[in-house]
Amino acid sequence: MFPTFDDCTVSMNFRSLLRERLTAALAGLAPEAELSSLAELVVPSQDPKFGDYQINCAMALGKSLKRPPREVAQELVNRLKVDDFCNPPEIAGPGFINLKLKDDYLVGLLAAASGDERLGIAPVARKKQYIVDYSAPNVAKPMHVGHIRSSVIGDSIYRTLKFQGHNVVGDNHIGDWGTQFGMIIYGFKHFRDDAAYRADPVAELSRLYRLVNQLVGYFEAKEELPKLRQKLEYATAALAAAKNVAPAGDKNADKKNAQALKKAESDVKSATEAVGEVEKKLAAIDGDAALSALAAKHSRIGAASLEETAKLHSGDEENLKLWREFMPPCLEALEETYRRLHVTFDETLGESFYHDRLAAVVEFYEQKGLARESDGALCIFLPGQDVPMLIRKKDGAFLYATTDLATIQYRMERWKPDAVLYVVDHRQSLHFEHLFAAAKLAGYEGCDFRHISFGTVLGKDGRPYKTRSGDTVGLKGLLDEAVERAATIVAENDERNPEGPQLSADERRRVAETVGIGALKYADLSQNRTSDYEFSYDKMLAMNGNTATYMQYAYARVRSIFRRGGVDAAALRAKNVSIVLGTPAERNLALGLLRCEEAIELSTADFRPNQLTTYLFELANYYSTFFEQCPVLKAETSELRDSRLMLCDLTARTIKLGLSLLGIDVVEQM
RNA sequence: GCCCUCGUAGCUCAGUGGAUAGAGCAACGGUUUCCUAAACCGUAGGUCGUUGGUUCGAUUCCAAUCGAGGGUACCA
Repeated sequence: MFPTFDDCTVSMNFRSLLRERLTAALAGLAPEAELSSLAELVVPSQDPKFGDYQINCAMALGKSLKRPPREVAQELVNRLKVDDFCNPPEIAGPGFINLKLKDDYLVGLLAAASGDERLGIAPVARKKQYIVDYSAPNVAKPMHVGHIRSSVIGDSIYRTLKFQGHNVVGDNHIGDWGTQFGMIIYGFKHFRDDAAYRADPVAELSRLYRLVNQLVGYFEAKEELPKLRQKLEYATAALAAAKNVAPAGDKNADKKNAQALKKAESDVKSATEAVGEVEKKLAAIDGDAALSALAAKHSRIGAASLEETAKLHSGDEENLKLWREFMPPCLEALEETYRRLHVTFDETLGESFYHDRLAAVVEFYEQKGLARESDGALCIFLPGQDVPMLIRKKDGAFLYATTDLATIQYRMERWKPDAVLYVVDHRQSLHFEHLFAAAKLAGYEGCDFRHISFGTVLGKDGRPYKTRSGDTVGLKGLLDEAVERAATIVAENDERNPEGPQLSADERRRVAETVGIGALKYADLSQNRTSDYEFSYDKMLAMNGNTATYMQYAYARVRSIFRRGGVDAAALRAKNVSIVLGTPAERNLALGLLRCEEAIELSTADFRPNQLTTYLFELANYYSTFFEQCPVLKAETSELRDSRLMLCDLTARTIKLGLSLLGIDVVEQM
């Protein structure tokens, strides 16, 4: 009943299939060297009236062959063999070739997808070994809003690559060995509240960290303030001078003066802000008698904390014992958040894991002549970089660059990866430029090191997202708030149901958790990762627009049909139903379903999960339209009913699969 | 100073060198005896910061420029 397919045509990746056919058609017509770049010019059509796909290479080819593009297009069409799955191609405009896929071909693919666990999506032909480095919180500090993006984007990339059939190692490179631990140890030795520590060790350690950090910051601020004030003074003087410059009458000179004035103004502004910030830090301690007393007693706290870190690193028994005691509860606290977020790792190899390897790494670079001393520090000078990468401080301590080099060495030895992806915010791009260049110097040219950078989460004011008092927003509170708001919405909607409430209190809670967490993750993933984005609970939980909630709702509506109709999806799939694409709504949905593989491919091509969310949003839109226009349970005939049920089932499974690649769950009812 | 990122509708943001640049919100208008209206359909809204260049074709690539943000030697 379905057309039979040879190996080449059993593919829902229309774009790559069309590329193959186009390449064959181009052979002999275009120069060998240009074949692949010309074949790239197969793209989905933007407007349905131009068909499903279009071939755009006739214009370019016409130019190079010095022939009218429409004539070239006609010749291409004559040579192009696509009649097994496309309607006859049409030539339009200057030489566009428009293609429309045959309905019976789509129907055959849908049937095949329905019988497949992977919905017909083929694993990649060439498997690669990937390492994805993501999340990487500091163990000493509670996770905050800044950790969402790395965790969520990294996890999604991990899941998607894995689904494509690659070998992937997800590694959480936690900060468990740095100066923060020295602060905690110092705090524990001097300020601990034993009862609080017994009751909730993580909360107490976090309090100690914040306290020590505040005191250290206080003394730093005290030292900095005169310098900053002087800077402000200079800036103010420079501004006054710039204002006094008389118009030169010369266009270039005036422009220069105007620029100088602007620069002086912004210098004054930033200096004022810097002074204000430092004064605020000082006032917080000076205005508090208890804190002032502590500060007076611990005036060496900065240096002393560093000493505690150094002692830890050099194997001091007491500090090592404390470190071993602190780690498990801290890791468990992280785990709790990851469980809630559904973020997982294969490895959690933190900074401490590489401690023993640092000296050898430094030695390696030194002996190869790749690193040399400068101002007492050991530096790697890289071509084209005016700032060196420091791998050993003048006091002999190692830096995070050192750890990262050791990490590369370890990963190369253990996994021999084809690519290592670092999901880290864009502010560290210089560090990664250095790191990757240094890795190449060490001989790791074959590996594709990539900084998967992302932008900042902003508040409504366009500044990094903070609480009203200016503190960073804790991740746990963020999750709680999202779930709480979701709970309110779930309850409201359930109460409003004309047939009366459908959900038990327990079900409501579970739905709220899934919807709330999903909303938060999706809001992050649906942004182009490179840009900053404005955080908004209302937007992320909206029922309209590109949100997880909208997708989950589409899914729940499908499941509702099966529930109402008493239809067993598995039995339906086994039934050999013939799908009919009688209306545009049905055909659009069908084509959308079959584009999943393309969307996945697009999202891993440049590691941008938002390509996948865009696809899912389109798919859910097609479904909503279908849902409005095409009655399923009350279809005119039982054949049409089954056909539509098949489309519904495939929609639910595709949405579920797509969301799972984003690390987001679905609910049967909401 | 140098380096990086960004600038698209009133707002928040998508956009793969291709035809008439999209979505959501906000505004305006319509749809419910019908499987979840938490929905759907429609109208209006644009100098893709500016100026050049490359190209058959540029929001997309290159250069300059204006504006915003970030980074820039011993924190991570």
